[in-house]
Amino acid sequence: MSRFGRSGPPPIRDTYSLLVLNITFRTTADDLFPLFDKYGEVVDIYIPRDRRTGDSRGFAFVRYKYEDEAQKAVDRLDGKLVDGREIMVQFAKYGPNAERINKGRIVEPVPRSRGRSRSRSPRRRYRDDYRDDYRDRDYRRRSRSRSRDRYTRDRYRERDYRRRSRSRSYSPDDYKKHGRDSLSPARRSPSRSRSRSYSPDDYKRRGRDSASPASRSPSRSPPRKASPSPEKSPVRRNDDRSPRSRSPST
DNA sequence: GTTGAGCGTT
Repeated sequence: MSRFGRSGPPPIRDTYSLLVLNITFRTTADDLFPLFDKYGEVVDIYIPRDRRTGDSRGFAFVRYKYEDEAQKAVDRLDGKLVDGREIMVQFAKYGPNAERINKGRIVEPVPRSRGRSRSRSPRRRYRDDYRDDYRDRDYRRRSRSRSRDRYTRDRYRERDYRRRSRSRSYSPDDYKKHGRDSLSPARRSPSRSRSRSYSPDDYKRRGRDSASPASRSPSRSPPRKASPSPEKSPVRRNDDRSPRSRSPST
């Protein structure tokens, strides 16, 4: 949905796309237009929105007609305080169709030659590096969607989870036998919190474990450099978190 | 009603 393109996005082949980051979730294209239009001819402004909620994702795309104007806008508007937030303006790296963009301009029309000689065996010389990079990237992505999910989704999930517990085949007898403490929210609360304390180490350990279980000797532990994580493992005793079992020492 | 690394069509 472009501000100018009612019938779709205008041709960006002759335009320079700028990526505006760090804008407020309330900032709209109309708010950015006067700011960017002052430094050049703005062809179009597009702000990706969440298809579920419809809210802005916190960044926008501004298309300029000329590169010099776009560059000027980047230099001028980058770091500009908008709506109480400092925005970040930079040239877009990828296009709407995943085209390669250099300086906001598309240098590659369509990388469809990807299917060419596509070996299913990706030559990964540096598996460790690749793994690390992938982990890091995934971590960032996850962190991003976690922000608002924690507010609504997670909350709903928690409620749903609770209801579901009741719907389970748990009989009142078991409930009494096992004791309420086991299902008590106070008890489950720290438990969940502990589970959420997933560290990158956990991902690495699980990753390699499930990635190539037979790759290494199952009966022998990897003698290579021991992971310094096991000792740092925060999960050792849930009692530690228990308020009643708190160490009275001091 | 809130949050904050990133790359896009209604």
